[in-house]
Amino acid sequence: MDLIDKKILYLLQSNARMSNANIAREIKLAPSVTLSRVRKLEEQGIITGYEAKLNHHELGLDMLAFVLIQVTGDKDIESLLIAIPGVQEVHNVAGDDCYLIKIRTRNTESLSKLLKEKVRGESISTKTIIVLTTLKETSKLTF
Amino acid sequence: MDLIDKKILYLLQSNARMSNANIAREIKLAPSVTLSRVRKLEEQGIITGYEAKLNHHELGLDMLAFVLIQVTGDKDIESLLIAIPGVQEVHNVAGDDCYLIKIRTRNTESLSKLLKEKVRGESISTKTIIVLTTLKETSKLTF
DNA sequence: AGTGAAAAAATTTTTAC
DNA sequence: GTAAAAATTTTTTCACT
Repeated sequence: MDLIDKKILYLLQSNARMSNANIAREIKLAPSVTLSRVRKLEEQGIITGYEAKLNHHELGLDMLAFVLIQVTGDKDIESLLIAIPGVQEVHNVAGDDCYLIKIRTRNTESLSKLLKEKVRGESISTKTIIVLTTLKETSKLTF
Repeated sequence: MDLIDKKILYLLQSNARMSNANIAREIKLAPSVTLSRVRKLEEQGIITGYEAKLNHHELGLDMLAFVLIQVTGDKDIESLLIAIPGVQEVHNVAGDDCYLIKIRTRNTESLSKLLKEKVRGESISTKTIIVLTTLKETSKLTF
């Protein structure tokens, strides 16, 4: 990983569909070398994938919430949480056997229905944090 | 937005660098029509961008935390939070004038330093949720 | 909104340095 | 490691249904 690789990662984080030729122009290297560097970053697992980002509002998903879920040690809630449509993130967090999930739904009603039907039965307690507005949301890493 | 558009969005969410020719093959339409559909989805703002996903561990960013920040009504902390390197998300959440940020750092030390230097001075209180393990993390939307 | 073909551009592969 | 050239594939445009 040198400075050129870091430049490539920066470019692909900004626009994953940038053509290899354009990346080559930006980093001032031949297209063939550029391509082999990108392939190497993929093979090494430094680049793990490329995702299109969609507009939630346009797709009718206006509700975003984070939910802290407390469970007893013996409950296996993980596979259940992961499988819920709308759940974008599932984290195991420190303290009190807690999970933190990030969930996107159509509205408050669909969120409440989902929590009631799929989560409450498996947990001791849930604490829901409703997002009013999002000011920044990216998976970009600065390093 | 018909079923074909939804299929395109599904494919590009899974692999943003999939070639137009391959998308065309998957949805069984001519490349020219496929391209115009993708362009339309971009122009309509349904596709907002394409991001490469990187391996945090490989880049030395092993720490992930969510921080709830309580501020007084008159403080403008938003632009400050957005500008912090490592802050991937900033949300304004319901209740108690709170912000929720998602932040990635090298270790606990760099997290604590960052909170002390950049956040604490501007806020009434902070509550940090440390992530131990991440079981799911995607921006993919199901609709 | 779709097809198919042709032109332009990009990618992959080979080759040599 | 680098660069250049050839072969292949993809992207893009256009005339037409």
